[in-house]
Amino acid sequence: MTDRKNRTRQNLLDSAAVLFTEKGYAGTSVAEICDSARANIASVNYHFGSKEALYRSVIGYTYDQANTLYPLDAGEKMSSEEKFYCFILAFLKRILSTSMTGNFYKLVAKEMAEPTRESGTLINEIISAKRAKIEKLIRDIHDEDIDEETVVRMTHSIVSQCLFLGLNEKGRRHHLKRKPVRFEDVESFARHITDFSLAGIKYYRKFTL
Amino acid sequence: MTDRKNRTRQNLLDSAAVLFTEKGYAGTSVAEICDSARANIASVNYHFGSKEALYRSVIGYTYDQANTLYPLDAGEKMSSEEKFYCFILAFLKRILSTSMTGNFYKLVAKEMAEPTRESGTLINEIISAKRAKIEKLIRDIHDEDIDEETVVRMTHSIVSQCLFLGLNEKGRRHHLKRKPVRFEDVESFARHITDFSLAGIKYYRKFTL
Amino acid sequence: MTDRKNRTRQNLLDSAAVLFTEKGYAGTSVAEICDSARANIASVNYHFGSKEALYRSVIGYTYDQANTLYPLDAGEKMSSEEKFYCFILAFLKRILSTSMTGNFYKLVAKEMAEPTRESGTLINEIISAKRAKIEKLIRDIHDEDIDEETVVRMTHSIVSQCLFLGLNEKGRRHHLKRKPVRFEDVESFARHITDFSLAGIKYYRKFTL
Amino acid sequence: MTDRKNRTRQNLLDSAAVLFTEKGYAGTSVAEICDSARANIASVNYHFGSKEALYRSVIGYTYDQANTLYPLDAGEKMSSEEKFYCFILAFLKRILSTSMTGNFYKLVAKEMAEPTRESGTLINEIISAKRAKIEKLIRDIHDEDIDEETVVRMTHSIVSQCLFLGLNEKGRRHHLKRKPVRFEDVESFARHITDFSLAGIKYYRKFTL
DNA sequence: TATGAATGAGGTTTCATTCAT
DNA sequence: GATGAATGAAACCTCATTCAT
Repeated sequence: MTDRKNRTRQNLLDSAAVLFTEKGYAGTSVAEICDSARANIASVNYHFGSKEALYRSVIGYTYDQANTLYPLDAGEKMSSEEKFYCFILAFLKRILSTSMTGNFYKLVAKEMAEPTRESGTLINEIISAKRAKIEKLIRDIHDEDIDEETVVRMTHSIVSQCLFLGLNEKGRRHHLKRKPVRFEDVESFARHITDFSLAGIKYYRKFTL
Repeated sequence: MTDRKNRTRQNLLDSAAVLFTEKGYAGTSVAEICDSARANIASVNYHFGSKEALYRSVIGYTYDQANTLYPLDAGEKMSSEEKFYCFILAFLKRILSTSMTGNFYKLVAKEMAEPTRESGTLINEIISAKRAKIEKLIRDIHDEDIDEETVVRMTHSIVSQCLFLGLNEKGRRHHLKRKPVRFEDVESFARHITDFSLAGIKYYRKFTL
Repeated sequence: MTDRKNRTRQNLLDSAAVLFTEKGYAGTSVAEICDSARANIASVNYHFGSKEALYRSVIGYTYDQANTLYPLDAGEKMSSEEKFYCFILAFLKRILSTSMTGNFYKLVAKEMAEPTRESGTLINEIISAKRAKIEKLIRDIHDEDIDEETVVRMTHSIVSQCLFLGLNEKGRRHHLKRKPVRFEDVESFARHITDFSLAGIKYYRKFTL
Repeated sequence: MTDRKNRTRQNLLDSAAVLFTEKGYAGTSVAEICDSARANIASVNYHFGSKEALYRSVIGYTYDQANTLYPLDAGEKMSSEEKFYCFILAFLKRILSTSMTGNFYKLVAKEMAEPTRESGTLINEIISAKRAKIEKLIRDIHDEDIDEETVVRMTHSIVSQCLFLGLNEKGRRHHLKRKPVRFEDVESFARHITDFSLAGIKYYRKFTL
């Protein structure tokens, strides 16, 4: 009984995660989600109360999945630069993952392109936490006093290189006629972003010396 | 005559540009656009044929405006690195511009997050052209043989740092509680992206030497 | 359960059958149908998907009713001429019936005057089957070799005398100020068409003898 | 000036005649007519006052054309049966004519299938006159006292064989997959209807003798 | 006089939600 | 507890007509 109930609920969550990721909140209808989940048209409201509430649940659900599958915390014994690489790698894995139903970071990218008031503050907090981590990594690598503004800008440079991949997948297929970056390339791509960005970070040392 | 004649059409274009940029295609209703343009609900279909066609017109219109206001071609006498800076600066000016009604590159970013079949191939072509320009600049700066794949990745790194600002403006306000990068900061931010990226580009020289 | 369940659907079908028959496809609005069925404006799309699909359903529904109420197949033991009369009588009963909600053959006549792409191939098939039956009756009565073209023309003469009554009912009221042929007259009118047409059919015998 | 004015008016009339004949009153839009006539969208109301009034003009215009091109009155010296044949022939020529822009009798058939209140009484009168002619021909041929009701029924049989061809052209193409009766066949088809119907008419003599 | 712009009414359809069982 | 039916609001679009020049 509870099993069945949860199955429908779970199907809705899975279908909605995929559809919201692909077509956005406004572009996805409740009927579509229910069809995809082989559930009754009334089931979204029954299980979640509203489309909005379902969306919020999807945000939380995909975030949990991302955390479970690709934990971001690196080992303690690494050097700063190794930690940086590990962080980028884990971040890219989350973004490029195809095994997750839906994809939290693609939803984040969408939210950045077009915020829905429905997403609430959850995404805010999560992104702020990530930025803080990157800022700390930058300071560790830089190893010198460095002004707040510069760190913010470098964080932007790094975050954008990563999150942009979240937008790109479909957009590229549509607009650029290029193969999107695929999960198989994740390590080599993480290597690129790490090297490219480390060079940039270190560049600023000159001036602050 | 022509002034009066196309007043409504122009108002619709201006209002739609702003609203599509702010709220996306699916999130903006024809009624909203007409209200904002103080035009009759039927006027979109009279002047453009459909909401889709209006959207396409907005894409073309904002692109023309961007080209007129901030031409991307730099002077010939500059060094490669100066040209790179000029390109980034002009690109950022377009992205951060608030004077344009609507903003082509914010629409591009939105399209990347959530393609509408309505945008057709126009955006494809424009973005491809921009990427080609950046690839050429990279090759000029690098000054050595460099493999295709590496150039593509560096182009990604540079494009993403720029275009991400298009997403960020509203997204930041919503999600990050930080002041967005403002047009006043454009030169200093272009400087940052230039320096950060040049360091990255040059980093690859080591290996190819 | 099923009774209640499909009440609205059935009401829509009944109302639509009457209205489409009276005013044609283009001349009938969904709102009108829903008003007449005391149903919500959205119910047509809920139950049938679209106005077009409702129209197709009405075609099928009225056809089924016609078949159920007035089967065309005559007894086996009759003479050819008796069979012919029985066929005409049943055909006229269908056309002149007022008890059916809507009337399949009036819709057929309308479709012939102004085809809607919506009717699809259903009407095609049904009419072809009826013509084939009449052609067979003609050959049985004629009892001699008779060329294809002549049979086709006689079939036209017979079919038109019958189906024309489908157009006439309202048209006559409007244009001719004459009482339409009524269901009460059906036997006597079938007698007329039979006699008139049998004379015509037999007339051709002279030449083929 | 007047020439130009009349040209637009005439173009509208021609285009409307064709479109109303093909697609019916409700199925034809004013914009469509103006496009087809290469005239301004406002020109229908300018020249005719309204779509309704244009329709009435089309009825009158196509009727005049039919009368001019194929006069119905046969020579005086003919026998009754020859007159009958001539009448049917001229009637069919009108119905099957493709040289007329639009076609009065196809509009009549449409009106019978689906009267528009716009057609007024003109069609009524015209059709009544035709029926009267046929009734007279029948009485001449029959040459005996014959009751009113029988004449009416025979008139129906004859009129329907003819006018049904007006419906059939498009309807057949759509629904019957048969070549419609073409203008080239008109004489042979008129011969068929004449012979078929004369046999029917004469059949009634037996009983009234 | 003739026309392109503009309009208001009404068309079909979509959609998230609620109802009744 | 779960569902198919039903709904009201609002979406996009069409259309005959009118307006302003």
